[in-house]
Amino acid sequence: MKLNRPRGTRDFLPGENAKRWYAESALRRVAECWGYSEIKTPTFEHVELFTIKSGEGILGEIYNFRDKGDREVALRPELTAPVMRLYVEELQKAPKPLRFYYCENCFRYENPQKGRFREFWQFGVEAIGSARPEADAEVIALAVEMLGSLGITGDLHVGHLGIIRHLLRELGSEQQSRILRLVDKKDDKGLESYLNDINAGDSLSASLFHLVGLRGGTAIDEARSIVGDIEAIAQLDSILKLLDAYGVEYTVDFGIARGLDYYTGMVFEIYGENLGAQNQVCGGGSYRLAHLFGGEDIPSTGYAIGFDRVMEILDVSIPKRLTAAVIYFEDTRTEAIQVARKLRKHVPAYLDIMGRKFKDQLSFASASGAAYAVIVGKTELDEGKLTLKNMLTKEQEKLTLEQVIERITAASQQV
RNA sequence: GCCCGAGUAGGGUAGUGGUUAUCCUAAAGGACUGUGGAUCCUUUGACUCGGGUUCGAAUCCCGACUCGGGCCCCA
Repeated sequence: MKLNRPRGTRDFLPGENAKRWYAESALRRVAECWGYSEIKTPTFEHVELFTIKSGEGILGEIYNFRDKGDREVALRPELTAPVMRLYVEELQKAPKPLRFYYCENCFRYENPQKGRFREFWQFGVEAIGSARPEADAEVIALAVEMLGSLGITGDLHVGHLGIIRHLLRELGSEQQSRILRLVDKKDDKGLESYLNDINAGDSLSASLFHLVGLRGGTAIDEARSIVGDIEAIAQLDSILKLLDAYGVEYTVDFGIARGLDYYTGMVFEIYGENLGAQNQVCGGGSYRLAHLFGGEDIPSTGYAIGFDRVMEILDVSIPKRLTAAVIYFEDTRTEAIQVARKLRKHVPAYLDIMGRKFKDQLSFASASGAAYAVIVGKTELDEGKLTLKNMLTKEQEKLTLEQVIERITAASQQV
């Protein structure tokens, strides 16, 4: 019986993996430059960490199981909750703000399709401790710059849940989240009938539909005309001014609700192109979670980049490192090993492990894309030298080991 | 959970009811003793799985699984 990988998982071969490594490094570099530090959390957590804020309903989308100690645990479906758990557990008294980033695999039991897998990677950022517009703007600007470092210019939409929540303040929190969910889905019909069901009133319905349809340059002023001069609008206004200072282009969009209950203020999403139905490459906002995990209430802002979706639209070719094939004979094996050991301090080098004859070693070097063959033979050794062969030009000459290293390192710096 | 499409050696494919399943490529070995990509030869390797129809199924039917795309969902 032939085994294959579980549904919704992927193998990454060297070519693809190199690309992912490149992209991750680029994102990591930007995050570090902005003063964010990497953290890691466990691959699995107690299942309550994920059900506490979202209810038992999410269990259908989670990989959860009972361990041998009869603990109910789950593979993490996302990283915001684990990071906040880490914060509550270890860092509540640390100087604020805390700036963290992570790049980890997450697991969701969902039907795979384009840009959606059961094991997927999120590159995320959380800024903990500030509710100020400066924090929100910084986080958005960082998201844009991260994607920009990969040559991706997405379509950034920014909204603020404080405004819609203000409009709905008379309603219970149950009803509020139901409405936010419908707004997030852009399900106008469902929203209309739900508003009818709860007797929301014509004026509220009209205001709501007007608000969530607002986009672009005049949206803020129009929102102000609907809900008045409230704090949330002033906050969003400040965020936008800061974004202008960051040189970030955005579209104001009051239709963004995010499917999550815990977002409280600013929310944003970035959409990519050519991604089919799953076109959101980044999403986030400001939220309050710490109190749910037994900590003191603290404001945070963060986002997650859908790393796999970024990889779908990323167009780079990774240059291969120059590699040297050390070619030897039956009677020069030990010398060849010494040569390889020295070469490896400077360039990638490998030896034959298939017991191949000279000619077939060369042939493999060629097939595997080695840039150089370093031939360790009796005739060379007698002169204290090696033969360096350039596999592309087919030129070769006898050189000392030091000269060989010099040649190859010089060449690899040109790549 | 639902809908549509697709599954033939490692990769790419031909085969629409009838001998031993086609071809390309790949891999391993050889022709070739210290100079690679060519050529030739040998070898390896497949009908996704399970039922059904039939004298006979890779082929037709049903189901499952996997893949691709979409819906639902997306904390």
